[in-house]
This record gives sequence, structure tokens and C-alpha cells, in this order.
Amino acid sequence: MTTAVDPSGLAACCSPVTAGVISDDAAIVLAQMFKALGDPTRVKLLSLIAAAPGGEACICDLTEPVGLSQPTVSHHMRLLADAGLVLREQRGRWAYFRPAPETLRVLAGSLTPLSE
Amino acid sequence: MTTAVDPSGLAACCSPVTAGVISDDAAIVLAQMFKALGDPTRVKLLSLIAAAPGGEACICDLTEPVGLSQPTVSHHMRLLADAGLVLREQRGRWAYFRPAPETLRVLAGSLTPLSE
DNA sequence: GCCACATATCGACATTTGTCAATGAGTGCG
DNA sequence: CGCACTCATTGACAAATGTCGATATGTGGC
Repeated sequence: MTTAVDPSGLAACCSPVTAGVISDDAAIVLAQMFKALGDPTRVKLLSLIAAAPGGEACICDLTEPVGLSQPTVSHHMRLLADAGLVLREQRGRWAYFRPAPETLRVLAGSLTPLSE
Repeated sequence: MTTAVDPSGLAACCSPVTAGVISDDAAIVLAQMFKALGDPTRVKLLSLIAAAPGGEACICDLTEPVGLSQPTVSHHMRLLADAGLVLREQRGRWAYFRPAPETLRVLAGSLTPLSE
């Protein structure tokens, strides 16, 4: 079992970065998202599904480009989905993944106040 | 010894995200930066130095807020510095750290094209 | 129902990571 | 010089992570 990110905490984790020190809870949520991107394979996977036609891809499309086994790719995608960075949709036998714009915006936004 | 991020690779790692699939090298560089933020302690440390007066802080200011030993905080700051996310400056006996705006902007920028 | 296919889960393993106590290295003051 | 102080490095260890092969789950076509 993996603990997924609580979407209701997204708003709470962004604003505190600008004003004062971040809360412990926000740091945990943000760290989980960043950790999900803390592996070259997962960065590439996210890039792959974003660049895929229609902005989505299934596992079968991803194993070959990253050169890893199907269970491993499935595991990586689960981490990305648990972190809320990608959205999973089952269509027939295939599981389609696409980037989660909202979460990615929040994540990028948590960095921008620091780059001024 | 820890391998620091090559600053010359920063420009190379950003643009490819927008157009097509990211390169393996870019994925490695980006993943190292994200991994540096993939721990709640380091997220909090970055927030602490950004919110500190003057936008900088020394190790001695950071150990108490995060509740960890001095070597551990030093280790975390090294990871952040190696990833290019913070800048280290020695002044007297103190080592002052402050956020690295350029790198943080690049990192945030690598996410924004995906959130559209 | 049965089979083929796409994906998820499990168990195992080597590697990496986070943490500390102990110690080393550099700096400034007297 | 010698000492106090700040930070970095080392060695050790438990916990987490990335990977695979084997297997389970679920879906659609016959």
C-alpha cells in the first residue's frame, strides 16, 4: 500500500512558501512530489507521456523507450500517480496516463517565489 | 565525493521538455535536482534560508528549526548545494547559504510546459 | 467459459539514503 | 601559539529505493 497525496492539501502547501517558513505538513507533501521526480526514469516517463500524441500513453508504449521491464515501469507510474503528478485512466485493457496540469502548476509555483 | 551539477547543462535541460522527449542526460540532471528536494527536511531547509533575514542563513541557524544534528544538516545542505539549488559562501567561521534563483527558475520552468 | 493480452502485485536482492556519534579541518580571538 | 567555535568528513547502521522474474488481476474477443 502506498499513501497517495491528499488533493485538499495542495492549496495549503503552496502559499506558505511565499510568506515565511513552510509548515512541516506542507514540506512532507511537497517532498513526496519532488521525490517522485527524483529519478531519471520517472522524469523521462513524464516527458514521454507529455510528448506522446494526445498527451497520453499506456504502459506498453513506455517500456521500450526507457528500456525497463513492464513491472518496473508500472511501479514508476504508480509513484508518479500517487504523487498526483500524472492521472491514470483505464480504457479497455490499457491504462492511459497523462500529466496532471494542476499539481504540476502547484509544484512549479512552490519554486518560483524562491527564484526572485 | 559527490558529483555536482554542471551549470553548463542547465540550459540544455530546460528547452527539450517543451519540444519532444527529454534527453537521457537532461533527465539525469533534472532528477538530481528534484531528488535534492525529495526529502521534507531539505524542503524545509530551503524554505528556512529563503525566509531568513537577508535571504540567507548559516548551519547554526538551521539545526534547531529542523531538530537534527549539525552533521546531518550539513549533509543535507551539501546535497542542495551539489544540485545547484543553493549557493554556499564562507564568511569567517560561518558558511552562509542562500537560494540559487537561476537554478530554481530552470527547475520550475521544466515543469510549467507540462501544466498546460 | 476460455484464452490472449495489458497491467498490477509479490518476493527477493543489491544499492542508496538519512541519521547519528566521533573526529577532522579551517577560522578568528586573546 | 593555543583555544574556542563553526562546519565538514568518516564510519556505522537501519530503512527506503530501483530492479527483476514470477505470478495474480482484470479486460475483451472467440
